[in-house]
Amino acid sequence: MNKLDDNQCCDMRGLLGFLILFLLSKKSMHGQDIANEIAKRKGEKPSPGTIYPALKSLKHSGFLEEQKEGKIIIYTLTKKGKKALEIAKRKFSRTFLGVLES
Amino acid sequence: MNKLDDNQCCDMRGLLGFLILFLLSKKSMHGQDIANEIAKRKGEKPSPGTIYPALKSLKHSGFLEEQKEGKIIIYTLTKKGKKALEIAKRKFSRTFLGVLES
DNA sequence: ATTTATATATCGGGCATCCAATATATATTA
DNA sequence: TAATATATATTGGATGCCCGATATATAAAT
Repeated sequence: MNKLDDNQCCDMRGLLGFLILFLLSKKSMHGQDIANEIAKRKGEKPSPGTIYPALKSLKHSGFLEEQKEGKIIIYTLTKKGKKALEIAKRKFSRTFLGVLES
Repeated sequence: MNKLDDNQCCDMRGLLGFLILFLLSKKSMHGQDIANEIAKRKGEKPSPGTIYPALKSLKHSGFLEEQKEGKIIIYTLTKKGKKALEIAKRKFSRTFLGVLES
């Protein structure tokens, strides 16, 4: 993966934790739901090796909490996670100011 | 720096090549100019260890060309670089659709 | 009971983004 | 001439983003 489409474009990896926080701010989801939402946006579904360590890290930071329901684990933003997302959005906006309108 | 502001926010690293392509689409610049433009957006100036390998990689991909003027090297987008930026912008827009308006 | 489908989780390896440290080069100032 | 300022470049190390491979678990279908 990250094939760079045969050098048609620069590397677009990154900001995965941010994207996950944003997606979870819209609704709580389990791991593969999140992966499917990302697939819709990027055209490729991130592998378990990508998703689960990222979720683990976000949970460790206190931004997410888990709720086991049968065999799946639903992830929800904590209060701290919501704050982190707002801070992240401001940073994102400043960093990429003007990109979308150009 | 990527200090994470004492855990207030997730990791916001990434997309450096994309950001450089975008900044150079507005005007040609030398390395430290680019670093200063990024500093304005991120609040921290990327170090030479960050900027120069990234520029080198983009040049190697054919997205940039250099022009030496005295002691500085001015970087300019190639035609290929401009195309790459357009592709990257579309990917960026789809990936982060809705983030700025939320 | 076995097979299939789906979900969760980890690990090794590759690569980009970063910093800090180090080195070299050019131009200006003292 | 030496000191200072600025620019370019590389390297080692840390960390995150990724994949592919592997393993385990749960639930449904056969």
